[in-house]
Amino acid sequence: MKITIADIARMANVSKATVSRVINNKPEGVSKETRENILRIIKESGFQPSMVARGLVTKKTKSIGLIITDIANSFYPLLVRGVEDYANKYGYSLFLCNSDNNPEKEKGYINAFIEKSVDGVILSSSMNETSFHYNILKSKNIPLVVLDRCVEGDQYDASVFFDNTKGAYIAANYLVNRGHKKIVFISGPKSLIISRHRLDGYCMALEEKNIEIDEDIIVEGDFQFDSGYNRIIELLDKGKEFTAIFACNDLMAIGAIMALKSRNIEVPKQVEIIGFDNVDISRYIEPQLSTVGQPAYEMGVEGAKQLIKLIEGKKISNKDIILKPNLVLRETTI
Amino acid sequence: MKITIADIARMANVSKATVSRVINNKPEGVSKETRENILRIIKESGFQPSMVARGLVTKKTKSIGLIITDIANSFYPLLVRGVEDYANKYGYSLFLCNSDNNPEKEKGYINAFIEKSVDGVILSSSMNETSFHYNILKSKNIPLVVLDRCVEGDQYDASVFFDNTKGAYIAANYLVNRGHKKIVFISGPKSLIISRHRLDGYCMALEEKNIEIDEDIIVEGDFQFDSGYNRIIELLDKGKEFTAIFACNDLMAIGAIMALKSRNIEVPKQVEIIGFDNVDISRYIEPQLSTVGQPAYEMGVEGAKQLIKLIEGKKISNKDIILKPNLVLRETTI
DNA sequence: TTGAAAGCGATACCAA
DNA sequence: TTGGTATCGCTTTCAA
Repeated sequence: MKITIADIARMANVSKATVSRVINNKPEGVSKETRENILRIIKESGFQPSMVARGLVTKKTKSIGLIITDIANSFYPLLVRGVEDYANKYGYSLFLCNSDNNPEKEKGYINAFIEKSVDGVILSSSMNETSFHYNILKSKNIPLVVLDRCVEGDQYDASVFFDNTKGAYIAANYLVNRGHKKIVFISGPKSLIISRHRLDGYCMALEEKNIEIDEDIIVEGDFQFDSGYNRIIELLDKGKEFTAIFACNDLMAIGAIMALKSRNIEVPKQVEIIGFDNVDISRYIEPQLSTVGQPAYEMGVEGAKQLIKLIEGKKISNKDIILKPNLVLRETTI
Repeated sequence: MKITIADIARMANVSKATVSRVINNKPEGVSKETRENILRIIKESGFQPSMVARGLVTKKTKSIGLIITDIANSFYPLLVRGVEDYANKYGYSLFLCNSDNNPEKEKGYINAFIEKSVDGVILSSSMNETSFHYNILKSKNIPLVVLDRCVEGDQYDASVFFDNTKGAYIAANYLVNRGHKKIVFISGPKSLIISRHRLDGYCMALEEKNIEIDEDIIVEGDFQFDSGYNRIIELLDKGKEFTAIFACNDLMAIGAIMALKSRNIEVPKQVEIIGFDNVDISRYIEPQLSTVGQPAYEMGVEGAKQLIKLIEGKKISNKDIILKPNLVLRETTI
């Protein structure tokens, strides 16, 4: 039998209203003695107020929804950790969902969030367009923070982005400054905005030094190990020449390393490589991967911070937070 | 303005009860026309029933709580994915929490789950003892499924375990059959039950072949990369002889490989190594790590399956599911 | 400082 | 096939 506020009220010989004041820490409206007495009874009885009953009247559930594409994708665990840590600190629970880049699934999750009356949602969308979600959430007064991906003119209440263009730029720039002229670019799926941004950064760095952009060594992967491996094997088989590789994520970079190794090409002596993400694995492979660090944990924290401000009606100083990349030089570069 | 069941009732010229019947798909009690009419109005108005109001009366929230130690720990993402996939299929949302092996944090999360009236909880506990949680959850009628870790005599409604003893046994047995007599055992924290189980498996394999157990080469790590690295360096510095290593997780095994490499000891030619977990990384390092596969995704799925059966009052055929290990032989063994 | 009562948005029982 | 109404556990006026 669950024990309710009415039970506590009866046991303490007061009204429900008084008990309510106590469990909500209302400073006034209840004498010291009654408060202490009620507190004691609550403790002894192990009473815990029901958030669902409370939620029905306050319209707050102290829970937030987070949609990512796939927690098994190495970039996300830290991001999720960042969100969870911050949310927990402020008393919020986190609903976690994996969209698998499937817009239908994503919509389903947004609907579930609405039905469950989450206080806010954080979305690392698989769609390049969040206006649809924004509008439906808006109509229910649920704030939306988008992470990581987006397009100009998109709609949301706040965002945390990573400066992808700059990230690619500093990597390519490093390579260019080392004297490389033939730098393979292994892109993510071209349909993604971030892929375009990173390509921009790559091109910027080359153009700055008047290096011709060779379309033949700009190839498309899918962020998986195998695509990095295969693209490099293909280039090698076609006899394309190159002395450096910039891959749009670490997994593809590692695939590239393996491809090179299988052809007895030495890294970094013959080919230098830089990846993107700074995933855990990159420290454990050999040679250790140089990469562009994406502060995933920080992104999670900042996202949660933005969202909770929005939920609690506080002003957010800047709607769009842009996180800076950092180049982590290890052993695949000289 | 949120639209409620009362609004729909008014618009359809029926009572709330009728609308309720429709949104809950009650087969009888409403004529075809009224049903269709109500459905149409619901669609047009974009009405979505509030789970919190519903939860107040039904005592079901269609959400479950999951506590793991740390999502950033490479074993968990797949586990979580398994839970989420299965839960989602049955309409449940998942609260994710990271306990960091901190019993106080764990209790805090359990309390939050109770306040939020989750329908059930899945726990991969940091404590070797779940009775405390079990009792408090029991009193609120919330089923508990424990994963991965436990001790005999512990209390829970169902469990999914991995046969750790057998896992360690098949690894050690493989090594023993290859002729090794000096096999280093890198344990996890000794305070953990799984560490003891794995040590048991290791000892069983050696004893079966009458190989003496040398306490000097049984060392304790903390599941982190560095501990694997350091323990091996220490053994090397002490001049201990060994020809194989069995590490209680992949990260420590990889640390061991790196330690060996730093001393120019060849793997697997001079020392063979087997890890535990079959984490993603193990395929990307060189040489690729041989390891004992823990079916993390399957564990998540089975856990969710057990829990949902419990929640929905279905009989569970066996309270304790034991998942079998599989030896994944790659390049650190011959 | 305290209490009585209305109301949040659904479900569910009992009548009609 | 329908509707009226009590109810779930809490918050929140308003009055005492």
